[in-house]
Amino acid sequence: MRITTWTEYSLIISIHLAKRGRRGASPVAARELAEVERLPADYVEQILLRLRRAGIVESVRGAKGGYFLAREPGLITVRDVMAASEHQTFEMNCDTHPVDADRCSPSSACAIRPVWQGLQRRIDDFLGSVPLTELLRDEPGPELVPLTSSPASS
Amino acid sequence: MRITTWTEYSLIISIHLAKRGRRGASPVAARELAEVERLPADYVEQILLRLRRAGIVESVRGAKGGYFLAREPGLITVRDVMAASEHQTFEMNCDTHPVDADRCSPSSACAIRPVWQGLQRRIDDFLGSVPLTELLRDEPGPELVPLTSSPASS
DNA sequence: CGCACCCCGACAAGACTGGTCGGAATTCCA
DNA sequence: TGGAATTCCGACCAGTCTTGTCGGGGTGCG
Repeated sequence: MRITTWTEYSLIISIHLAKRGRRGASPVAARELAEVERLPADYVEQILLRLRRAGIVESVRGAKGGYFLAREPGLITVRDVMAASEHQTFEMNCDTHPVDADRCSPSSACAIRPVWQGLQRRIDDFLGSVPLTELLRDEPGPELVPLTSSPASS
Repeated sequence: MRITTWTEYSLIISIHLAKRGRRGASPVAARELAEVERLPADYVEQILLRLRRAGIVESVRGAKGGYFLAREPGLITVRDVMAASEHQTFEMNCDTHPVDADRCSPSSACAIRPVWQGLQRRIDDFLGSVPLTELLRDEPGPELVPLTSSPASS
């Protein structure tokens, strides 16, 4: 299980846009953003397309056009960005890659499904709790504080 | 982000073995297990191979041979099974698919890495908290109890 | 000895990832 | 009015991963 470059690049792009001014300031061209962040330009364009369709960023067409965040960075979470760039955060096998029609039908008593549901909830809760603002101060990031090893008792 | 059939089948297989007796009982042949669970036989064999190498199951060769769980089902977690079948639970991009040597070097101050580290910990904690025994009683599964929506404050 | 079974590497079709390309539409500016 | 800059968008493509299959070799029971 891993994060693809879709999400990784989307985050880099979103953070970049969060740093460059807000709505008022001039929009950032995809090309320029890609150069500064040293990412493949054409790919960045594709990604911005997805982010726009998901409502994470907005765009201005024509010369002097470009992109900017659609909302305040504090109101956009990593979960939002990931859900925009991939089609979801955590894909539920039972729905999209069912092992077996019988076994995976929502009515059947599958012993495994609750595990994936629980996992999905954990992932969404966590990613949904990290706003972009959390990523603007470079070093610390979200809770690398003590937090030794509580036994996952929720 | 999703779970592959490697893990899904591994769980089905592990649960099956947990239900069929323990060390004392006669081992279960891969072929038979595959038939009962309606999984592709050759594939099941591949998976059992991985599970054995990871120490989740043990095997008996020759006629009347087969597989059985290496440990008590209570001592094997979903995390163990997933780590055995895929090579890890959650792959850290920074290590295996670095965006950029500079950006992703462990010494550089990457704003994103802590998010993935936090996510990894959440995933491992949760999956590590679900033993196979939890999956033997079919219906309920792990905590589909109330648990409405605590704001991911760990 | 023969059968049942595990062991193991190679192969392969299809999907997904990580991009690239070419061109159309829109807007600014001289 | 005519570029030039820029977004918009679908098509394409190479490489990797997923999901298996196949064939043969080892091993032990009867």
